[in-house]
Amino acid sequence: MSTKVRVRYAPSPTGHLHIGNARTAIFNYLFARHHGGDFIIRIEDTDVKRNVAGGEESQLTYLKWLGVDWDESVDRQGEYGPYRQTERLDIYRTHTRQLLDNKLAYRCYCNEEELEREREEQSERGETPKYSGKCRNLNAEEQAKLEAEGRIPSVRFTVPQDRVYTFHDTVKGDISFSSDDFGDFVIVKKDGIPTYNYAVAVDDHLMVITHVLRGEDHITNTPRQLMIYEAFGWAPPEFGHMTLIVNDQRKKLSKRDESIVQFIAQYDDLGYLPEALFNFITLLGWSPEGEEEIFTREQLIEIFNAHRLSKSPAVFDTAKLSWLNQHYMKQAPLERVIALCIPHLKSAGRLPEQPNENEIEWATALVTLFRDHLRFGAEIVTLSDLFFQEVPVLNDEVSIVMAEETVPTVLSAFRSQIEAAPEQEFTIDNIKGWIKAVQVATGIKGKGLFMPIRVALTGQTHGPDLNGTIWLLGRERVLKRLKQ
RNA sequence: GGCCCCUUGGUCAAGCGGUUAAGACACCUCCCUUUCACGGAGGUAACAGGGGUUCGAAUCCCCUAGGGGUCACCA
Repeated sequence: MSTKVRVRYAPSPTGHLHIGNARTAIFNYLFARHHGGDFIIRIEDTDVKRNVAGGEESQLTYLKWLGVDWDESVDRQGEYGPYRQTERLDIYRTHTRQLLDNKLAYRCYCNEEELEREREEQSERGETPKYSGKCRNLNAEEQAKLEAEGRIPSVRFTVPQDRVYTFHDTVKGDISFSSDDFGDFVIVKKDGIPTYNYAVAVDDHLMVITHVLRGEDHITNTPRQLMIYEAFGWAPPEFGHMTLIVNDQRKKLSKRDESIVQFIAQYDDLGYLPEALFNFITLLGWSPEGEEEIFTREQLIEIFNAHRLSKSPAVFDTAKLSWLNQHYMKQAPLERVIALCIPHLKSAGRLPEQPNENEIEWATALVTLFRDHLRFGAEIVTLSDLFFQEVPVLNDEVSIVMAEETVPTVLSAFRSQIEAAPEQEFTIDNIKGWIKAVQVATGIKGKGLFMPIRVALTGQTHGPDLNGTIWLLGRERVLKRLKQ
């Protein structure tokens, strides 16, 4: 009988859910669901200083928003809890004692300054900084003396010498490291809290994690974790290291990088659809078989295969995300698109906080007009600028259109049509008829007919359906702009 | 710098010894549309370089170059 697949996503609650973390979570989720296994979320909060209030909640909130659900976590207890590392301190303590007793770890009394100096000296000599092992063979007497000086120890893992650690990476194939490239690393900090590499190995084993899918930046952590598994006599899980998502400079996405929207919360704010984002993230460093790229969550669960994870980094392509989101928006019911746009119309001051029936009707007409242009909700604001700018923008393209000698003829004929009809007859159908009448009267049709009107009213050569635009602009504004 | 990983069009990518080297985004053209979009049909564009192995290499091996990751009592 094969063991049940159990995978985890292990965020540190240091901020909002980031696009890279979301991808790690999604791939682990898809892997678990595809294999009918469990998906666990473990909170890695061992860096107490960096934890931020609300970080944990935000992670879970936006995972849910994306459509990811889990079997065990802080809000959904399973039999392997607790799921917050700072609540597992006793567990680590027991294990550390075992390591210490077996001489597989030792107390280190070096302080920060001493270690810093050591690293500097090594760098100056052109060596790779690595702990010297100074405290490795301290006897009880020496330790007592250092403690009497008031020194507080950390615990270091005794790295075996002259060993090669090899593992088969699901994504990259066989990878080996020489143990001699690693110094004895700290597993328990002076404050008694374990470090990442140690806590991860202990927890992954105790939580019966079978597969670890994580970012490539963790490759060099793997041998350290392997050493810990070995020290305890545990069988390690399978590892797979996914490529990083990079910016257009091909650098690892930095959270300070302003050029790309990186937090899931921001996409929610901008009026993106979660299923579009889910689908898009899935295509970042992974590809399905065949030519189709648009999939529902259920379909992705069905077809996900970790062996199709890419080996080379993926540039975050904002244009493709826009296209995909637009695709999903075109399929979404109109009410949903309107709901995505309304908050932005409000914050732009184009709709009151408590709109009345007429204002809702107006907003509905506006969104309907731009339905096929919208790439995400917030875009309704820039797209609808033409209804709010008093003076239409002029550029070269526009000037060329307006230089045609038939332009004044068309515009004045159109104006006469509108002026001849009272306010209540200003409807989309009538507007259509008036334009037709201008065509009949002047003999001008097509581009020569529509473009001058469009440009005179919007200042742009591109835009939504003209009849609807004119109607939304309203009789008064149309007449005013035609006079200019 | 040491160690590790990566390298197919502008971008994402398929390909896993024999293909006219898919597809998607972007871009361009045309069609539809009395304008604009949407939609549809086409098009431009790639195996980093050099050695091998092989009848045959984008695919296997080696070297070079370039890029990235990592070298914390951060995760």
